Amino acid sequence: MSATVTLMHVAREAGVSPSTVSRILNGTANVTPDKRERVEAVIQRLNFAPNVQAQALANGRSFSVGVLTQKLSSAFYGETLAGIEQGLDGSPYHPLVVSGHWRAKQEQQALDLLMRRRVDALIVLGGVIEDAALQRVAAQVPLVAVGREVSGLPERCVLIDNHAGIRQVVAHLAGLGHRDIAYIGGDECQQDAVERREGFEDAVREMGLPFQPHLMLTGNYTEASGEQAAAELLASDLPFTALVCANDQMAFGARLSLYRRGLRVPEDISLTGFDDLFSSRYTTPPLTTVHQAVNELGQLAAETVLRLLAGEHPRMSPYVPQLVIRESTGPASGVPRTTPRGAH
Amino acid sequence: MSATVTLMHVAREAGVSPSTVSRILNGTANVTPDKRERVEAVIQRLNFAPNVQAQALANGRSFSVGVLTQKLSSAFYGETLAGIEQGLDGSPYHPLVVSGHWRAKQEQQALDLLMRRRVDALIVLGGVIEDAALQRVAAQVPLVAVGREVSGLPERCVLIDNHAGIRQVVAHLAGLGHRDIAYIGGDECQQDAVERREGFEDAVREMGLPFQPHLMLTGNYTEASGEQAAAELLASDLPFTALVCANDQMAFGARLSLYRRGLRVPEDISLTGFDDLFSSRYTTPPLTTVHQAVNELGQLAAETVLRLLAGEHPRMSPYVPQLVIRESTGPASGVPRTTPRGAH
DNA sequence: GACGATTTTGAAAGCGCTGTCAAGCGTAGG
DNA sequence: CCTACGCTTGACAGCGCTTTCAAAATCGTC
Repeated sequence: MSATVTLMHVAREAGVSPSTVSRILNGTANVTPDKRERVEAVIQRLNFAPNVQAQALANGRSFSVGVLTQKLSSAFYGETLAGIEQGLDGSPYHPLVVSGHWRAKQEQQALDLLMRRRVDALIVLGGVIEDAALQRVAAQVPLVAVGREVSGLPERCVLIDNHAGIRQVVAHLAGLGHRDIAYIGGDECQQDAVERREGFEDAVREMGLPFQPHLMLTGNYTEASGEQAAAELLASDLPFTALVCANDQMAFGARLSLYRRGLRVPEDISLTGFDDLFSSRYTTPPLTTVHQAVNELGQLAAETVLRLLAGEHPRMSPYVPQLVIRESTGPASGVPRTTPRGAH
Repeated sequence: MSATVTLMHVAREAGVSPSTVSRILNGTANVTPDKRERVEAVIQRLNFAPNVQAQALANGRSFSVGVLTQKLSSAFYGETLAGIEQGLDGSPYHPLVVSGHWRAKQEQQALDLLMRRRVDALIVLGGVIEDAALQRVAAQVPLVAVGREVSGLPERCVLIDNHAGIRQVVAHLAGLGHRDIAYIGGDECQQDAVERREGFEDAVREMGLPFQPHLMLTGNYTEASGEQAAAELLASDLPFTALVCANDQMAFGARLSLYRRGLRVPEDISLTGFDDLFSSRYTTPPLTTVHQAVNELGQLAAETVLRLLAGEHPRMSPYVPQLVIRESTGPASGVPRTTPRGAH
């Protein structure tokens, strides 16, 4: 592996001082055109690329923004990451992504890593780590949180108004004549799972529908858990005409359980999700769900971080997601789920 | 923002030299227990975290592995990334992910960035950049490519045997009695799209099925393109009983087109994909597809990189994907797609 | 042509850490 | 008691870059 070429080599080769090369690289000061040309030619010829670590060390900024995500393979956070990358594009900053897997300990390790890498700022996506840990970090670098609240840093958090999102779902279903609505929630160690469930309960009451706790099950936001919860619900033989899932993935799972039982969507059962993952547009039938502009939220987070780094004091405000009505919801059938057309 | 604490501070506070602190940090040499304890206490108290950039500069290794991916939001690469992260876990190395968006120019920029960050090794996932560019980089750092060939670096590439994958699909369908099989391919600027199409054509001939070019369309690996291609196919009124898609996402799109036309899967049309995305298990009906162990491939890539860094000379071999038969394929219906049950 | 005001340039001192080298210490053997 | 050897430790010179500071070069003006 060829020895790396340094700024020093370039300087010597071009017959100027290192300082001059540095100045040309960063546009820090004027340089006479002929020297500039000479240096640039040498840079080309030697294929010189400045060592970012050295730059970081010398001027105290690493030009990287740490991103604490949870799962790289998650469609949800993946889209947010893409948004962040996009939002940072054009700036000199680059994202440094680490995942915490929804484990406080791993999240802490990830944060430590990012701090050791001396990131200039931090974006936190969800997570279960205590606020205190984040506050500690926020004392060192500008921090923006998406989809989670950090006490003490209200203006640095984009919250999703889960309450409002679920209310729209319930209102939509109520409008279609549904009265017996089942619910599959997420694991309540995640804040949004709590909010969505509470939102559901509140909305049901507000709309004057019967509140039926026995129609409410809990999954863990995965397809498999949605499938299982739906299976239990169906096995219980309790009547319901609509099934609200706390996220799209569980709705996908539930969809499969319905299919296995030979139940049609939306004719027999109306089904809804939450998140509006990209693939929700392509389920059979396309899923009615609550749209979160995840990509845009990522961009917003990135832009906010850039503004913080520029010394501004932007404040973020909660985001109200929007119901997207597709084809998985329809008018309530007369008799709730009476005669399955025979299990598949 | 509090001033960052350096190794120097720790040394002074503990009454030892910087060298000693460094030695304790890296376990480079013996240190008497009492000093070690004193230093460790100070590190704790001051919450000292070594500056990775400085370490990198001083000893010439950044302990980061550059990963050139294409789209952060892609389910396919997301899973591979997760595998890489997993494979690197436990080692002192960390991934540094940049995406190229299937554009040669952006991929080049991404590579430049990674080189400037002085990554110790590189993993390339797919991409359309010329081999020459990768060879150039490979001259500087160990490189591993997944899902793409790099001429001159045969042992550094895990190739997917797309040919074999598609053959399994066609054989499966032929075994079910299908003779008129339609095909939706990917954009042939991607190598695997070419291989899959060729694999399809070869397999059709081998199985003694009629080769029908008019049943072969091209999409771009997105759901939307699959949807559209399938719509065209159906509108053409050419008879076929099975639809093979070059990837799962297009199969999802095609599924929607079929649904809109009121065609049942698999009763009216058998449908297959390629990739076995996680969500393929949850489509209605679950999709028969070709499984690629993407996560495992990511892990494999990471492990190979670690071995390269350790000075070994591992060689990678092509990966043969496996057909996963689920419920979207069934026996060929007597008359190919005659009476749609009425468009939805 | 000379003088001061500007601009361009280079020397040198770090940034925070590692690794070499030699000094300092303790121990064992003669 | 002295020498030889092994181990721990600190001083110091970088790693590749930026940035300050002052010297050198350039310009404009009288």
